[in-house]
Amino acid sequence: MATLPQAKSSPAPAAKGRGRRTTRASGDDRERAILETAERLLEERPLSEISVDDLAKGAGISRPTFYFYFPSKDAVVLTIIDRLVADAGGGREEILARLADAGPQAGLRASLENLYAAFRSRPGVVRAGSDLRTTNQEARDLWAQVMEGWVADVTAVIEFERSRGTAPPGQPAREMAIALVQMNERAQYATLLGEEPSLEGDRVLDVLIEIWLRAIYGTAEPG
Amino acid sequence: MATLPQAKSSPAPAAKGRGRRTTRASGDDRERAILETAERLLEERPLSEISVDDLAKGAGISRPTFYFYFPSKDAVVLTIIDRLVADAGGGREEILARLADAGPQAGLRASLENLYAAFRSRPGVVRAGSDLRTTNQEARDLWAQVMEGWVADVTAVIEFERSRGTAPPGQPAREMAIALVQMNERAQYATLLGEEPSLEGDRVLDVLIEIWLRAIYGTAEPG
DNA sequence: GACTGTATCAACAGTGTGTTGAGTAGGTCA
DNA sequence: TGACCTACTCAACACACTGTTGATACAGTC
Repeated sequence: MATLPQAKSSPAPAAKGRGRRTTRASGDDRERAILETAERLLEERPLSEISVDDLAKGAGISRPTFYFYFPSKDAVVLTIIDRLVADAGGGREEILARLADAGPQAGLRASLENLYAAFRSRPGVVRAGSDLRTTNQEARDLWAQVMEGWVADVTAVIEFERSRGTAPPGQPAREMAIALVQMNERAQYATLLGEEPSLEGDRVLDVLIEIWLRAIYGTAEPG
Repeated sequence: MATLPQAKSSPAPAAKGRGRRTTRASGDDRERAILETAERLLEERPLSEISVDDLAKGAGISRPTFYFYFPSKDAVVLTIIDRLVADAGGGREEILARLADAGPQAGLRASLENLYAAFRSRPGVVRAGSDLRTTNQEARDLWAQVMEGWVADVTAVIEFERSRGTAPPGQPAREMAIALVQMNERAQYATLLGEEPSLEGDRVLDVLIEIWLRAIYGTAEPG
């Protein structure tokens, strides 16, 4: 992948006012207990139906004590999402390399599969993150940054393939990339949460990949 | 359009327990005032930052009186959305017909343009509808029904084009349709709300249409 | 002119959030 | 040892919001 322009790939920033107010102590256990309680409850019911008291009770502390560890319910979820996103973005560079080595078909599948796998195991957390975006600016910013990273990667791939002559020209690469990444976001989210209509879990990648390949490598000559 | 199988196209159902508890009276004004207040406020700030009291005040009544007209804040938004969706779906049959007459390129553009136009003027309402889906089952059902209608239409078009031989075979038509419709939903929503990254308002249709045409009519021979 | 249905709201009950202020318990250094 | 700091804890409070009750006013009938 030496030839493929490297997209800016900064790791998630160390969440500013998030975690505890001060640092260090045996209360690390409590903090972990809160996070674990949140993860567990989020697989049971949506964030809007989980109160700070639920999280506190689950961690064996009172509500005011909860506020010693986190400034709000949202902050807990953002901490969880930060980690999930870091996991999902982990293999990004190797993946990008594999994309060039293995060829577009296999490379694309590997990339999207990797991504999908990271979220599939915790649909509740994904839903919570999505919900948060509607009320929380920090959640929007975090997700925007993630999307931007993927868009940059895909843009680079499309431009590279076009410059090699393996992909035909068309709408600007970045714009194609934005639409394709958005399609994946929406389709995979719907599948994960079993929305109706949505693609079946074992079909979603096949379908998305066909659209990606046709959008990038195909030309349309409708007759 | 006689040859194109007609997708089930039921109009939005007459919202059950929504509107007023009982009927008729001069209080129609009040009901309208509440709806107008909601539409106005939603263009200013998100639903989560609008209280029942805001709506009541805006309509010149007290909070309990609000509950005489609507069972909840959500019900107001759902009423607004119902109408918006009815507007957007209005021209559906003519559009389908035009699609077959004008050919895929122009027909598709006309369809998507029509749809986009219906929502463009009230981004606040669109956002509210999207927000509602996270907490409100009725909102989810309503949107699912709308999506299902579009998916059915697009599926029919794809199958028709494939049977005519103008579109090549590929992944099942319905699955392609789902992914494409989801892409539009997400991309247009992002554009409408000015998310980052998103497509510019004057670019979104060009880009989406290219992807639709390539996905439906193109084949991918990467290499 | 008693009756019925529309329309209205003060006052209440309940559930959630985030804050205050008063503490306890352990370590550290004089 | 005891004064002192810092991590940690929570009962009680102050708010903001939702949804309900019960009383009331006011129209139109019959």
